[in-house]
Amino acid sequence: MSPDSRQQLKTSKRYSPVDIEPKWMSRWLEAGLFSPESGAEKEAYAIALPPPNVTGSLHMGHALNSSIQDLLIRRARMQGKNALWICGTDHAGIATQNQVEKQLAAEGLTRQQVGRREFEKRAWKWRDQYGSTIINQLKRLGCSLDYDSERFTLDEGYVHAVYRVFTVLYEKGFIYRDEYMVNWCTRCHTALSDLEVEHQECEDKLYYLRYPLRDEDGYLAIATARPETMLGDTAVAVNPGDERYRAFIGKQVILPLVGREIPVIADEYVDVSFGTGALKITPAHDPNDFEIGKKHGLEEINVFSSDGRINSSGGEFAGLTLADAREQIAARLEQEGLMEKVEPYPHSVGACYRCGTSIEPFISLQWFMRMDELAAPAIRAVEKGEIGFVPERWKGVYLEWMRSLRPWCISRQLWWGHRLPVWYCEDCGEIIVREDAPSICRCGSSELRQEEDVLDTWFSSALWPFATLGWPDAAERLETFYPTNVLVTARDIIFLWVARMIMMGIEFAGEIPFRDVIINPTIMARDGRRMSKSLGTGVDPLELIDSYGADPTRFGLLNMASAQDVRFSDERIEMSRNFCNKIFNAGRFVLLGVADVMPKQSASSLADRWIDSRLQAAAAELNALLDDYEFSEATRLLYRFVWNEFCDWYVEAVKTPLYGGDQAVREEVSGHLLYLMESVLKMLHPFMPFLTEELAAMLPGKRRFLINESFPAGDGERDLKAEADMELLMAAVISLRTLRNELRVPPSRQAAAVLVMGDKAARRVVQDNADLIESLANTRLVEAVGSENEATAVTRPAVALVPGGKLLLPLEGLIDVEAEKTRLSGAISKKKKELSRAAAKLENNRFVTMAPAQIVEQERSKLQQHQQELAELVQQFERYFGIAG
RNA sequence: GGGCGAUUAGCUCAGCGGGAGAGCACCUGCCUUACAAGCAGGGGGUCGGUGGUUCAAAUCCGCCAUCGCCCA
Repeated sequence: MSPDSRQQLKTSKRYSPVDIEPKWMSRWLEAGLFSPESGAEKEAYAIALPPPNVTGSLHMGHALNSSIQDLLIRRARMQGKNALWICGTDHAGIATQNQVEKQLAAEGLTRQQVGRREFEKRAWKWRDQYGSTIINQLKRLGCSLDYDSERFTLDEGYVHAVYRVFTVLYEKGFIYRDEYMVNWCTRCHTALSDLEVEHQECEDKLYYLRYPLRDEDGYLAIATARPETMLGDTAVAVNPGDERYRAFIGKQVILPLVGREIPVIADEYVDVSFGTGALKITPAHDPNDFEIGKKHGLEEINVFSSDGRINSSGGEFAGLTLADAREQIAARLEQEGLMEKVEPYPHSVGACYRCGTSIEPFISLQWFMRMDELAAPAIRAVEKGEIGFVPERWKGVYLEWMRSLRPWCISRQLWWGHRLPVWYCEDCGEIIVREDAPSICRCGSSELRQEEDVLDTWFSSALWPFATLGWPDAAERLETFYPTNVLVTARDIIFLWVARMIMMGIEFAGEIPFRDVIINPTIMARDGRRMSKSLGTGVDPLELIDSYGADPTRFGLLNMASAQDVRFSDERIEMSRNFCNKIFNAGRFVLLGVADVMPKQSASSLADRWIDSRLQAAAAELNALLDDYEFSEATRLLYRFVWNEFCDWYVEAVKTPLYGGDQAVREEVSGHLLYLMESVLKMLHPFMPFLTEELAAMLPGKRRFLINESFPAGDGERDLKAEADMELLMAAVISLRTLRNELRVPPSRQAAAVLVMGDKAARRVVQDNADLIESLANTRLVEAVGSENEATAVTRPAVALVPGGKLLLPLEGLIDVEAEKTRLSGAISKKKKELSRAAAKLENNRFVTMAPAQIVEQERSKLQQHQQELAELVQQFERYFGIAG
């Protein structure tokens, strides 16, 4: 360590992330540590980052799941694997287009005015300018992505993959063009897939309209939430089993305001209990009506235009927005006496997932993809466990959705995206689907026009795990890293993305794209609901990084990453910040306190052997937890080991030998301390890369980056004897401290104690380590004896129990007698309760006969111990205070 | 309407068949030469309700209640 950093370390008592974090990312990048080795013999380990939306910025979900991925990838790297974390963004068709249109609007322009070519230019410019925002934010979090090979779904190579897939699927007949009802966003002017429609509960109205009969007096009343669609009604349907309407079937009614004669038809679909039991049928504007219309051969009259207004088929209402039309039509019907009533009607309404505008069911010519054939192997892969979901319950969610797939509308009426590789011949009408642009049609015409539509962004994202590795060309990366190991993502894109990647991966890369799918929990807002921009309940991870640092943010998020959704709490980040501070200060203690030696494992004292064994246990458990993706549990384990074992006990235990004045001892302890510190930093590194790298850099000896050090495997020997002996000492220390506290012995007063232990070996351990007890309990251990009779010079002692014996602490002159009385009677009643619980169990004959022998035996020894301890306590009480109560 | 999940200390959450845990908050005492973002000690819970399975239930099963998420 340089004198400079030594001086700096000396003066900074608090861990300050801003002083250490910024420099490390650039050093790592300069050293090229995040790129895999090509042609390496090592085992490959790959994760494909779920490509964030290029318009996006880091939100809590990204931060959590990137922390998880970085943890996994950094550990794999430290385990000596050839690790690749694939980096990149997706082009986010609608979102990006919206951004660019917003920019144009600021200049008073529309995309139609500037034209497609210019629009695309501007979109690329936008991407170049803002597209790296989120990637830079990932750097701030410390993510060790392979930034050098960043991919984008509109890269040349990527487009090549998309076109190949499209062409093949078209040739197989999976992709086709059809005029069908789709979800239409009237603001984005595009079709959307079913998954891109978000349903929201809203308080609406149910209108009861009267449709007069043509040939007789009277009318048929129908109920609808959307009266404006009546302009396109082509029938009224009733349930054939509904007695109320049987006589009406086959008759004609007059459509109010329009005057069209429409039939009353019978269909089982009609729910007799909804509204009046009679249903208006608008095949062009309702998906269910669309089906009924097809079945009954009804005309589809489209009365809306693509921008959400009434079109010329709407007669006098033409040009009105749908909302205005609803109002005016309702008013007109009211005037004409055809509005029976209006009721409140809560129901759910679809909205565009990008802009929130209400979705209109709309018939149009679109491209679709049939899913059944692709789904079958993707279902099998998960059923057979080739791909596992973590937590496992998501498997069911995936399977259920996969088994009920409907054709996927893959075309979008946008200008930003993969324009379909489809050309139409203006002369013969031939449809040509090719990866590269054809120049001439079969008919000889060169009048070819490329399809205007682009593909759903999710279509291209579905190729991510293999398209980023160089598919469809022969590629070394693909060979090496496909299939990837895990995918870490949020549950809301299991269908949108995960399922589709599995289908595409199997179909095109010939293998599943990943082995495990980790569905990270959702971090809810403090109110227990999803974070919401509009409610202002969101928490910005970058603000967390700013105020707490990246390491505490990561560790805090990982601490929240259990199987359940969790409310965000600052306390967890604070806990992590405090933990980082603890580590920082432990680092200071070691770095500033040790002799000038190299790290070296040596275990001469009990405390040394104990901590070595505990280190092995912790490392082994840590690896097991990480293998099982138990991230939250892993953070807890590290916290406990580092804080409650290493810092609280080992570091404290080592102070006496370290500063005791014996140079040889000092050097040995120093070497071991450095070794332990180094091991701890390695274990922590994937969780908190910055702080650990910073501290590791100050350890003596020339070293590579911590990133490349080996992750502790925990495969060393445990020393269970040392663990047991140390536990005994710790129990004695705790008992003494408790006793001192409860009896209000001032800290300044060093008490003298006697340990009474029947077991010779245990007594020996205590005797050999008396100095440890003395320093940790601020007590002078007078002697350790086999029985109380052997104890000398202890008058009127207070007594505390320790495993296998008791502690005597002289009362006189030191102790508040009343406090001792209270303490003892408390201890007695507590012990009595414990005793009677064990006794009751053993008195139960069925327990004794039915329970495993081991459990019964355990209970027996408990009972025995309780009896003995109770006797001790009672004896003690009686000695001072007479008969115990 | 269907499905999934949750309900454990004042708060946020672990534990998921054999003696109720953590962090924060709270109480007591400490500026003990790594750390007051700290140290030592302590109080606090019929584990949502109710039935059942079991020698044994916070833990497994049923029902109910409340909340949340997803799908239609």
